[in-house]
Amino acid sequence: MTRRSAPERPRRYWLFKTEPGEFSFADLLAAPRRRTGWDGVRNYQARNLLRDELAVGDGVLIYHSSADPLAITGIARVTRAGHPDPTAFAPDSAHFDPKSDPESPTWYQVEIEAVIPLPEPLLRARLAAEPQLRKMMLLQRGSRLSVQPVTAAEWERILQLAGVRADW
DNA sequence: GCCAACGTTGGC
DNA sequence: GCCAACGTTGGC
Repeated sequence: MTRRSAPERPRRYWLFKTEPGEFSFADLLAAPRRRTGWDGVRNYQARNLLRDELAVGDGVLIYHSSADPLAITGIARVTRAGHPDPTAFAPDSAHFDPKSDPESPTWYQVEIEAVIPLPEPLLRARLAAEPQLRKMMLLQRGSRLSVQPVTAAEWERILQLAGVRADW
């Protein structure tokens, strides 16, 4: 039987920032099915990436910001592509946005699933000391985007530094 | 706590 | 559309 396959899209890679007091990689591991909707993103550039660029199967580095230590703590993958963020319509949510119209949603999320925690947090300081990561967006001055693209070379180097196999 | 960098708001 | 004021992010 023939099957018309979608044009191949190479797997892409991303980094999600999160404050661990808000939601940590441990929280993702503890979530039902180790999955969560990555809700609460309220920045248009990050929204555009979530809505338009992330695809099922993409790799995600989970990074703890405003934390001690500042570090990548785990690997996740995208299990559902961009769809409206329900917390934008929930008056009880801290992320409620009264200006967002359910008929034309402003804010989007993806669903991710924990793949594996890093054996040890991979410290920002360690990343910053790595010549091959000098151009990584996370490490650029004033880099605030909470959903960032990661190149394949950066991804591979980071998993190597973390001592994690990339064959999932 | 500081403050640079960046994003958003809103008057004009 | 400009841009000053203000708010937030986030490393240090």
